[in-house]
Amino acid sequence: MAEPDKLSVGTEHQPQPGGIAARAMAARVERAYLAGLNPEQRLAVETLHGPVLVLAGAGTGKTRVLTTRIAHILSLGQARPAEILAVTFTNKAAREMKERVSVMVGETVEGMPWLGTFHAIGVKILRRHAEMVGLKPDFTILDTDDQIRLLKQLLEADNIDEKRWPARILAGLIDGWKNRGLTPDKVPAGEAASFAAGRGAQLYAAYQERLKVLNAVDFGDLLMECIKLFRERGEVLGQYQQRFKFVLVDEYQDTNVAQYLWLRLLGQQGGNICCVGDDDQSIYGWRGAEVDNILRFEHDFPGAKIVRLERNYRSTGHILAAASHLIAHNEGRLGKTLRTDEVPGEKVTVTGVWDSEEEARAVGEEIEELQREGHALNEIAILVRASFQMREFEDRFVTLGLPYRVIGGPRFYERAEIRDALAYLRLVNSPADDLAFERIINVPKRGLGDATLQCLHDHARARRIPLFEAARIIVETEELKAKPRTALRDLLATLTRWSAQLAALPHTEIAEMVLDESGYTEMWQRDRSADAAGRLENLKELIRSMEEFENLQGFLEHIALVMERDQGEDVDAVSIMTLHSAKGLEFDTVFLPGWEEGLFPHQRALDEQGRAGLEEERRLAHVGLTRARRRAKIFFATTRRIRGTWSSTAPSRFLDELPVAHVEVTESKGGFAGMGGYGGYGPSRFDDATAFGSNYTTPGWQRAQSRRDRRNDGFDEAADADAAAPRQRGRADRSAAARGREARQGGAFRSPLTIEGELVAKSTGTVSPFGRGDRVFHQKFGYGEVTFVDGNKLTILFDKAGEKRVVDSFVQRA
DNA sequence: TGATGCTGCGTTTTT
DNA sequence: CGCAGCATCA
Repeated sequence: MAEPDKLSVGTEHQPQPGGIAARAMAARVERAYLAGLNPEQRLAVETLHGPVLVLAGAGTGKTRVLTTRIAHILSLGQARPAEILAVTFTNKAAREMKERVSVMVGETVEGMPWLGTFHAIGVKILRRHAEMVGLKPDFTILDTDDQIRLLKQLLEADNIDEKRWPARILAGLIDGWKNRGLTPDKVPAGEAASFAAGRGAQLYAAYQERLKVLNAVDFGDLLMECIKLFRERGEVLGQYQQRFKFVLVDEYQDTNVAQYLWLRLLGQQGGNICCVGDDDQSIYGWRGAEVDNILRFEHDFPGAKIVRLERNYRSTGHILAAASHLIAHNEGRLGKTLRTDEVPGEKVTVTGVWDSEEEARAVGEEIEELQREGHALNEIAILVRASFQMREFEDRFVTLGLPYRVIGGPRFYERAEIRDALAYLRLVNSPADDLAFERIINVPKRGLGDATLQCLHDHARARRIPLFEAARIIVETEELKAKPRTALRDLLATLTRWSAQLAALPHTEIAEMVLDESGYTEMWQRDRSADAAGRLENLKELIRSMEEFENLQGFLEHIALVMERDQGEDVDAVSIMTLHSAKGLEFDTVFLPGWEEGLFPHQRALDEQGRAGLEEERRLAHVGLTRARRRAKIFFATTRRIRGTWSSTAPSRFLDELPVAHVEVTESKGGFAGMGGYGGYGPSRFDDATAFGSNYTTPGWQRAQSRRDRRNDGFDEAADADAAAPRQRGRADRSAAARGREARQGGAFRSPLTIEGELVAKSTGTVSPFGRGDRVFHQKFGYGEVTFVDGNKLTILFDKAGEKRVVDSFVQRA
């Protein structure tokens, strides 16, 4: 094995690195990065040759091993950065790895061109050899929405009843086939028959053909077309096999069949492939991940070494014991025993509550208590099984004025406004982009509806020309009525004008011009719904992100894969997310609500996947618990409203699978009694209120910060940034002890009101600046009317969201 | 083209 | 029960 004896190893492969001094330095650097590793990690890092599977339990330093391994390869001179293929699933993971490697290796090493997501690397390869698979190098990448629209057209053309056979189901099937590496001719007959009376595979084939005509690929194709390329063009495959001296794979348990095939093709030759994963964290079976890939590793890569990382550096003893004991109930696993040197710490708590409302209240209470003890909200997370559970928490936190952020939801580039904007830009860049053309032809509304589009389609199809070309012709005829004809002519002229400017102006300016002159920005400016402001902000963000690219072309080539919305972690707030999106994260305190049969494990997982489903749910529970560093708090409700009707629920079987010695069953602090239930807390909290002085760590200050940041979107931040300093805290004029908490909240919230500028003076008083009948705007609920004022708490009847009680600093005048 | 009413559905999500 | 997506009507 390559012990730190790099001289002998190095001289073989490496171009002479320099004199003795350089080597001495390299040796010192190397010692530094290897020093902190435990023996297993070190083994995983230093076993460079041959296939290696690193079974890395939660919190055992998986990313560290991967990044150190790269650093090691580089510093031994075994490969140059461009000769290492390192794949991840998410852009985030790729980014983090890049950062950590560059920190370790030093800034002198140029970036690693082949470190990225499966898809990003797939695109890169595909663009180089596009012609070989029937594409042009500037092919577009379709998102799910485009995909479905395309399939809709195919179904229509085939006279298939779209209600019986929805396009999105077909899209799902095709995705699934691609995940499994199946081309249309390889789809099992039974499955192909299941859609549209046996026409499934035929539609899949038609779809692929259509994609080629449009010079487009979907996400699945990024891998499928690569595989096809590698299989058909041995010389191309050979070229890459030779290039990649080392292959590293993150989250191997999440790979699907296509990814596996892709990896095997690329990694076979050199055989230096290192996969890191944890079968106990495989939670994406439902979207094609094959746990089998990891279970079969030794078989697939003969001579593989397996390294287990079992030392957990994240969680305290009780938490780790609970998680380990729980996951031991799974049968289909390779098996690991996590251990820690940490103190036992706090036991995992299990709290029964009456319903979801009480659950949210109890969690809110505990968070406020943690907050009072000085814990940062950033270190607290609520992990739910299904996103509908989030609402209750959001409602409660809005009422409390407790800052939170929801992680997940639609991705940045999936948002309508971003896709619209991109469609405009795509069209300016290449007028033949029919999907883009269709998308924006009537956005904003210009009176070009279905009839016009139909007409364009007919012409385009008949003459086999793009819609844009068809439009040019039609505008010169009498076919369309005067109004749409003029509108269409205008649109064409504008598009042409923009395209003409492409060479002359910087691409960001083009983008601004396009969004402005198309009336698109204006459309959202006029929109009065709650999220319009956010959409405009997203558009700005889009243009900002364009600056990183050289030109429009370059931007468009990458954007579909790289765009991510940043989550603003600079604000101190509780995170709310699903268990799935929590994978890979960690928090001091983790709340795990909703541990009830039917919800968690989810009924559907049980019904549809049987024991495999149950095991995946259990892995999800394991993921949830292992996110916690110091506190894991589980809740279950006795009653839950499911689809409108209340039903009583049984505690999750997972609760019975927790080890009694490491769990503490607690009473709900919210209390079953409902309204009066704050009993024990009122007075002490009230007293505490005065303790919240004006230092910068108080909840109030943090909320002011969060408030300020949230507004940081083109209103008037400069003026009020300073004014948002903590001004006045807890008010002592509330006599009811039970109200103490609210009073404190109110006081804490006073300061952000200065944002309104003219309210600086008033804002220090106890009376809300809002009155009955005021029209207000709220970030989440949109527009509404104040119906009742109680100090700083407003009851507002929202136009869309109904009646809510909200702390006044969360709203502004409409 | 917008508004209204009806039907159907209701877990998790990256690229 | 509540919402989204669709169809139909004014």
